[in-house]
Amino acid sequence: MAESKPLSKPQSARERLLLAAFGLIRSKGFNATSVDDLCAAAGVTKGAFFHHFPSKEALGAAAATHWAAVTAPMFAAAPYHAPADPLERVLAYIDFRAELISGTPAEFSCVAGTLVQEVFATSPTIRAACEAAICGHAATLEADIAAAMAEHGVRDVTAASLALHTQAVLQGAFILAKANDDAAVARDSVAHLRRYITLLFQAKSSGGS
Amino acid sequence: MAESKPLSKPQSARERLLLAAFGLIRSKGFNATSVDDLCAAAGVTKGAFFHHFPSKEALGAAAATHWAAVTAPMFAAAPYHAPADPLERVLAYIDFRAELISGTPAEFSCVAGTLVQEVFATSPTIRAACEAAICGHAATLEADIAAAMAEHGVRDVTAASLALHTQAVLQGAFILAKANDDAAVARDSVAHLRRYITLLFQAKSSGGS
DNA sequence: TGACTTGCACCGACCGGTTGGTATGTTTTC
DNA sequence: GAAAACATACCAACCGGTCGGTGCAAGTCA
Repeated sequence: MAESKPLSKPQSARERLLLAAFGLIRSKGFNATSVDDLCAAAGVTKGAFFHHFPSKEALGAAAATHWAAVTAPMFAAAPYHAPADPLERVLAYIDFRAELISGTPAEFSCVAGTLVQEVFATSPTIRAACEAAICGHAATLEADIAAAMAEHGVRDVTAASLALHTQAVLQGAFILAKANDDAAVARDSVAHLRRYITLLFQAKSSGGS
Repeated sequence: MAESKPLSKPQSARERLLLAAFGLIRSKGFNATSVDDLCAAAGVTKGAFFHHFPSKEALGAAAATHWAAVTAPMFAAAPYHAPADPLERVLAYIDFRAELISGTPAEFSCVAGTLVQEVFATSPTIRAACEAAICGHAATLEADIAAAMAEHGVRDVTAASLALHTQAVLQGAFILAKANDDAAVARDSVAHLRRYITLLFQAKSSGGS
């Protein structure tokens, strides 16, 4: 359980393959990425690949799971948890996500979202791993959202539904950025999401706490 | 210019290929769809394919363009244009989009959005065609949004930005539906979009017209 | 009218390269 | 010294794309 590895340069071949998969899936997509591509990017031979993964599909599922495992501590350590007010924490999360959107789509887009779009109908295994990654991350927002809802008397929506909606907007923003070859439109959409949550919670908060 | 063709069964090979591409791209994705797959689905031989399209990439770009051409008249004839009030027309559009989300993702998802996610980095041609399809559709909403903004005194956002945001939410909703293998989560996200627009326009309308 | 030409739409066998995957051998680690 | 962690060589299937050819409807000239 304990991650006592020196997680800097000398990773295992398995981890290097997974990390290479992140980059290749985000830029070329899963189907357009060959096993040889993955091996070359990871500096590994084909024999090593099939030693660690029984098939390319298995790597895809492992990549989605590993994506969740890698991003979870990053979000857990992010500064948006600092504010005392739960609503401010939610808004800080959205601001944090907006800050992450810079550079090329291959740098800020979501591995799980990209992956599931390609294989949802052909690989139930990968699809399930992507669902776990996306919904698992959304679930980390529910407590703050629920607390903010209780404090502001918001009842029209559920915390789970709003948490999933934030992920929908982010995923959609990534697609817009890819289509327009411009990160600004993605940040614009996230700004709309922020405005929605602000309006949603201020509409009911006239009575105050 | 005049479409005097009997547009029922006997389509041209080119159109059958484009229609087959819609179905295959939405279910398997573009890269996972082979030229032989397209030919088989369209009931056409490989010779016919390369007679009408110089390459598979050219078909991808043509599919995005044709997708816009096919959906545009469908949206133009849809009943959401009926209300006299521009804000009601915008909300009716969103309700209309929510109604379209039923069945499997392969039935309601967007060809251009799926396509651009796979090839935005590898095919500038297809990417541009998808951008035109998505932004072109968003542009059809701008007039109603701008009219509603003027009527309700909304100034925080631009009509173009809000129009694009509606597309971002829809695209993101499709991804969520694919990940969860459930159309309901997509409709939920569209409901949040509707609530956002309602809140956005009622917040400033205290002064009336 | 009828033989001849022309050009578009379409056919399907074929090609070289790439694909995911395997079989077997070698090195490293405990 | 055994097992895990690689490396190398190889394969059959499949991929996008090519190419010589066919059917056929519309000129066209006598």
